[in-house]
Amino acid sequence: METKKYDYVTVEKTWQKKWFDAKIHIAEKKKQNKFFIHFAYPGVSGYLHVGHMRGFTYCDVIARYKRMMGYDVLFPAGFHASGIPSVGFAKKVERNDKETIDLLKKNGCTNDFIKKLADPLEVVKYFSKVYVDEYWKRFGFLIDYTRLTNTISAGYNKFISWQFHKLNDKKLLVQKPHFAPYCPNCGPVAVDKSETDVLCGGSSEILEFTIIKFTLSNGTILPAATLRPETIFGVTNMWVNPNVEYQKIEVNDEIWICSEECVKKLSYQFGNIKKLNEIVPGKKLVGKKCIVPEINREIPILSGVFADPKIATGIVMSVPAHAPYDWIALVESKQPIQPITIIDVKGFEDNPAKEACEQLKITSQTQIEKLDEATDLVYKKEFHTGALNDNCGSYSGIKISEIKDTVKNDLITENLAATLREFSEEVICRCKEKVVIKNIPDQWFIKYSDETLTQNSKDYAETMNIYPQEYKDGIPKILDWFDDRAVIRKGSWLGTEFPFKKDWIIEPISDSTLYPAYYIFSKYVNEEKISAEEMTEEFFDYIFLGTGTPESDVWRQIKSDFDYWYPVDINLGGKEHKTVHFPVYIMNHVAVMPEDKCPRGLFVHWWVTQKGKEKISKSKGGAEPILEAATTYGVDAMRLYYTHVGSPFVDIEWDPEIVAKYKKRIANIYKIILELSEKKEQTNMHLDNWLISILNRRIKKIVDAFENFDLRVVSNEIFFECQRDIQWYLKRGGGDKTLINKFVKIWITLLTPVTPHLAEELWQILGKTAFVSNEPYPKFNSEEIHERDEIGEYLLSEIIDDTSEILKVTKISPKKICIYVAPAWKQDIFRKAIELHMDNKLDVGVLMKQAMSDPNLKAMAKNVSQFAGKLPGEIKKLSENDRNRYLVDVDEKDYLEHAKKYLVDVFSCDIEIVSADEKGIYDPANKSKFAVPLRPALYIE
RNA sequence: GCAGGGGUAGCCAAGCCAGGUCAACGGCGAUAGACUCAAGAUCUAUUCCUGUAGAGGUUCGAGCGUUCGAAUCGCUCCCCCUGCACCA
Repeated sequence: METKKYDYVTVEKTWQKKWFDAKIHIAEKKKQNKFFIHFAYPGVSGYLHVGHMRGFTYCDVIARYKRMMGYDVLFPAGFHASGIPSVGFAKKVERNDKETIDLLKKNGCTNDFIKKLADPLEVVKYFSKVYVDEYWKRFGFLIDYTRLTNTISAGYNKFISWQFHKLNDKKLLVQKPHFAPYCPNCGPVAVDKSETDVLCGGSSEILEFTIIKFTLSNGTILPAATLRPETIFGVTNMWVNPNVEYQKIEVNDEIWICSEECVKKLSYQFGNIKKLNEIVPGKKLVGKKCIVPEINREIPILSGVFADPKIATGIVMSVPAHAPYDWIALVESKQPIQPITIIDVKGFEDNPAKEACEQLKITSQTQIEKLDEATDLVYKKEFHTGALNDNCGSYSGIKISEIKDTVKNDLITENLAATLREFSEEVICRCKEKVVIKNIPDQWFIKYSDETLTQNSKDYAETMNIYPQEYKDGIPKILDWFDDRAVIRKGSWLGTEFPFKKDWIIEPISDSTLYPAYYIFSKYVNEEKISAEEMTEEFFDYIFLGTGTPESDVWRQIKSDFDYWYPVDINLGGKEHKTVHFPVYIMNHVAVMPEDKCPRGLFVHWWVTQKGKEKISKSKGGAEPILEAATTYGVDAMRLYYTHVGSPFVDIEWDPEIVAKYKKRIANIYKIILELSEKKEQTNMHLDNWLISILNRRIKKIVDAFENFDLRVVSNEIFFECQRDIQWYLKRGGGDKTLINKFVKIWITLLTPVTPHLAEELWQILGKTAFVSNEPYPKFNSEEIHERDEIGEYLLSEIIDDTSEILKVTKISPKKICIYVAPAWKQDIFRKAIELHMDNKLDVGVLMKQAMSDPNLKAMAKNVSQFAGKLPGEIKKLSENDRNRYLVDVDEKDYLEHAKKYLVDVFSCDIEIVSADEKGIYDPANKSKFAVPLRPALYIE
């Protein structure tokens, strides 16, 4: 009979409908044994790609496993709608961005519908539906869909508002100045690599220049910007661009001269800047002198065309001994100025800049690449091994790596310097305006630097289950490093209004810290059992903190739900959350929630990348859409792919060919299982014992791996090793119908969490009517372990390996194979040796003494001593597993006799099995003496 | 700069924390064979080098070292990658 082909499309659809109709995905309180797992909910940013499904899949696999292990599982999900993404998406629709419109059309949106998506709220609504229907349900995730929610709903807003009141009560909200990217037209913008807000410059960094106030003879300030304030002691001259028209401005009662571009920057960062409408041409400054602050040295102002008005103040101080650019410029200016060396550093004589230029053969300012290299070289060396020398007054002798901030802070304290922040490269807003850095004098922060909070969080994290271990080990450092975070922003983005400042919105990281708690409420909100208005401060206090009195039965029900399900057992998220979301997740719980309601575990998974290790991104065009992939490969194949292709803790590269292979494997397993039920009846006690025994070993390994969330080991055992076992069993001639049925039943149950659709289909074919998804997961049964038969099969496979090896090397076509099993006395003495070794008493002398006390052994003392002589060395090399194997009493000859038929089949020749010490055996090559336990001697002819 | 991750055979990728079961799981690719009219799928064998008896040699970025024994531990070096804050 021809086996039916696996029709994954129908199978997936059928079973998903059945599961959801039967509501097996809904979390219920039944067993007094709960497991709460959720993934870091996705931001609503548009269509997702196959990379996103990795973590979601892990979550479902774990949730399904836990369900089968007898837990009430709560696996909810929601949408992070706060922040920019959905606003950004709506803007793209609004401005008719072609790529976006095409994409929407491709996904079946009509023109009329697309128009609606110019509203961010519609974007959230639309994509929430897409994520649920086309991704999560399509993958068979048993998410409790009655609890879906998002972060811009009225109830959620109340929840966040409560959280911020609590933070404020605990004095964890503070106000202080903050510098942030800002577009003069659009307000605050996000500068990040994905460039949602900006046209270019997304990977720009904010540099902190120190402006040092040099003074002209009339007291006017010539502000020079530097990243190395400690080099002030080595300044020999200033560079001013003769082609630039500088501006005169008033800054806090001081008169400054700087470039036009700088004036703008200062006005955003300093506040009280007054333009004096007086232009100072650069060439008029050239030739004048100015005073270096702090050391009061007079230096000349020289012409330097490279002083870029766009960078910092447009005025540069020159340190020719330590800056290769300055050195070359000075050489080319032909001015009789002596460099001043201020840093002693290994590997350089008295002028590092000069020496680096010579080393790299730099002779002109135009050799920019080489100059950058030289600069890098000098800076690195000086930073790591350099120290200020006697030219630096009270700072002399201090290492550069330690002095940087000190000099800067001292100068600022004395009002001789200021800080100017600037992007490392130009950033342009989507509106084409240049993005600046703006000072927000009274920004609100969550005080993550709070020592008590940090310490408590570290202590708490220590008690959590965090995967992988390397991440857990790093958490204390991350928490220490995690600084205060600005939490509000005024601009066009979604979120909860900050309760202490009207019109300002809480930023998205800060409104996603306690959110799994909201899944407890969302069910009641969705069922309209409670309204946002009823969710008062007292309400949340009652639920979370147990204070106050309930005002209704719904309050009591919700409280009982919260107490049942909380805390979260696993929060699962991608590695991008390591230093952002997870730290605040822990810290806010620790700050606000009672300790027994703080999260129990974190699971961090790595990414799916494109070829060349790039993170998959839509803009790079490499992402395979989820629906397309699901249709091409089937979701079980993808689920298996995610769990098996690599450890959860490494990036995996999306490769359609590999996924296709997993698809074939699914079909193959389907075929194998169907064929198994058609086998002819044939019993073989040894072999049957082996199969049930090895199956139990697999179960143990699988369950152990599951408990550690080691999903790769899980799927490798289930989908590869189990298949290998049953194939070996069949090949060896196994065919016990009852046993095969048992194996199949267990195998299907084992594979359910990873490939549930396949499992249900097979389960039904076996004639079962209930869902295999609701079956208990197989348990290890020590009574079904048969060590002797395991060892027997091991012995057999070793013999086959050895024989094949000999045949390969000698190129003999065998007519007869003689197997000489080790004599009983060798087994005895082997076992004695191992026992001695375990007592740590093994040496040849002791072993011989024991052996000789046995009259049977004494009779053949010569052979015994020869054999025993080599034993200690060999036994030491054995692993514990091997050693244990020798301790089991197996009748090798008997076992092999039972397997003789198989050996004859494999090698197509006569097989003779004898004991090596039998009298009169056929042994022309005198091989039999080499027989040792579990390693019979062989002779082939 | 600060913090973190990594370099394993043709490729992907386990192993490393707890040294010996490691010539190194598994997959892909390749080669040969079986099945097939054929293709695909599936199965079987081989896939670092040498070898007419189950062996030996050389490997896990490089180099030292610890050890009876190192892919695994320590030190030094080289190379790649990620995050660093208002993007989630």
